[in-house]
Amino acid sequence: MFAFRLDARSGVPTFLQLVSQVRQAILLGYLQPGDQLPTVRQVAAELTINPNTVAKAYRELEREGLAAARSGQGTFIQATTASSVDPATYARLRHALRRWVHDAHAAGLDHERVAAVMASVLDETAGREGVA
Amino acid sequence: MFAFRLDARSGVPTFLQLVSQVRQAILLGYLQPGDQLPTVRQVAAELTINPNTVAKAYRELEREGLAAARSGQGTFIQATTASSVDPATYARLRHALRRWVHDAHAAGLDHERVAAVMASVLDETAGREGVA
Amino acid sequence: MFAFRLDARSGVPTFLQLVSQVRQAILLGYLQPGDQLPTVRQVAAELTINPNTVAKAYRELEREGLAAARSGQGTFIQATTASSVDPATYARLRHALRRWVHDAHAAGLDHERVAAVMASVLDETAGREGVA
Amino acid sequence: MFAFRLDARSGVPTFLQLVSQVRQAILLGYLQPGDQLPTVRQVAAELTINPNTVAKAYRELEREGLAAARSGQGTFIQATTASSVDPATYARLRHALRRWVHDAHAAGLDHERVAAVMASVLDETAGREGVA
DNA sequence: GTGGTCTAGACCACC
DNA sequence: GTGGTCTAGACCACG
Repeated sequence: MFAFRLDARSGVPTFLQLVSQVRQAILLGYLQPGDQLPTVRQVAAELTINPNTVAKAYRELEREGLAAARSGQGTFIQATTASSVDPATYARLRHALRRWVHDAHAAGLDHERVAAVMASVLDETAGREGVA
Repeated sequence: MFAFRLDARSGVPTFLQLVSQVRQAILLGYLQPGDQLPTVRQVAAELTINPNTVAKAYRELEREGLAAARSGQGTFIQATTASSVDPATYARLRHALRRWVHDAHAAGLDHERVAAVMASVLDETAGREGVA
Repeated sequence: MFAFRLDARSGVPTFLQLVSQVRQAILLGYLQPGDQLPTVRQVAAELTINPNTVAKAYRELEREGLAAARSGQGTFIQATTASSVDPATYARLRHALRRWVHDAHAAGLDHERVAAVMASVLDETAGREGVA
Repeated sequence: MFAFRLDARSGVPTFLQLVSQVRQAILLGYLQPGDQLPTVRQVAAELTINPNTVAKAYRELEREGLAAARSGQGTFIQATTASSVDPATYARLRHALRRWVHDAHAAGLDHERVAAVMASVLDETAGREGVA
């Protein structure tokens, strides 16, 4: 269905990590309008976190208009948030980026350094923190 | 000397943002062993945050062995396992990645989507550190 | 549960006194893995110090891997390299040392001098940790 | 003459460490009335600390009546602070305590644990922190 | 003037 | 209710 992952050491609030992952999956077209998110209880059980925390994340997604809860059925991705980018384009870009990462590793950069370069290039092109 | 930037909306604790930026700058070779970080008071004034918050970030860097405070003098980058990656290599990789970002923008991806693709490709190659 | 005590006159930072006492209790087997430390607020109330000071001590213990905070539950002793010294042995040694202290008092040494002798003998056997 | 040692990691203010060591040496009879302390500059050079810090420690010793500065000559232990405990008694007690430490080591206690037992027994006999 | 400690009190994340 | 973050501001140790 959709798998969440958590990084407890990142210092990022748990519920925000969940929200980000859904938002990102929507942006990349992995989650389509109408797709169902795992239930609060499923997520809570899988990640061994408090259901309230999951509920809070879903509430935030609703607030942003990205998802909608249907009482008694679950939470679903909203129609208004389509990706508008061609999946083939994504595939091409991902492929190219994977090659770049491969290059970087070949040049001796470890995962951390690769992330650092990505973050710094991202920062150049916009005023915001990307890969923190 | 060294410029910090903050993203208040990211939900990432301020002191962690500071820590990440120094860590990243060290990884990329922007900060070398012996370099002085701006003083606690300078950073606090520049970002209009509380000196304690900056101090906390610096303490964390010290804990990680990346920096060392010299009372009355300032805080300095430690001689750690240096970068060991050729600056020219970094330049080449950054250049290539910038071209990729340019491509992605040309294909219609906004900044958020670019970040999302980067994060997801990064996640493929290791189990950690997404765009959170 | 576990009782802290403070010596305001010692010049040792409050949070360090707390840290030392927990560390020492672990070494002596008084605190076992899984034991809960009193909550930040309890300690702060009992010693009439600021909760932040207690939190700082607990964070330091966490940093050393001796304790772990569970948000919303409390702070607990970690399963570390346990004491591995027989309680009976401790009892025997404590008993013998108490006799020595008694002797010293009988010989006219006050508490300060007793502490001074202990500290200097300790210093002989290792280059660190005196009565500072 | 008299050798100071510092433990930078202890968190105890430098000048207090110096004061304690002199106080302790007087208590144990190592420093006798009339004995000269090393000059501020000597100590500062030897420990590579700021002369002001040493001066502050000596000022504190003067304030406590333990030492007195003679302008242009140096700082000397005051007559009023004699030990009143027989050196032979000290020797005997030290010897016994060394045997106890030896025993403890033989029983498997490392230096830290030995210190911990000493500290806890000390604490029993008085309301103050000895070996912190 | 530097970093470090402590207090006081607000607010947040999580159980 | 728990711990965590941040602010504000005082005071100390050190150079």
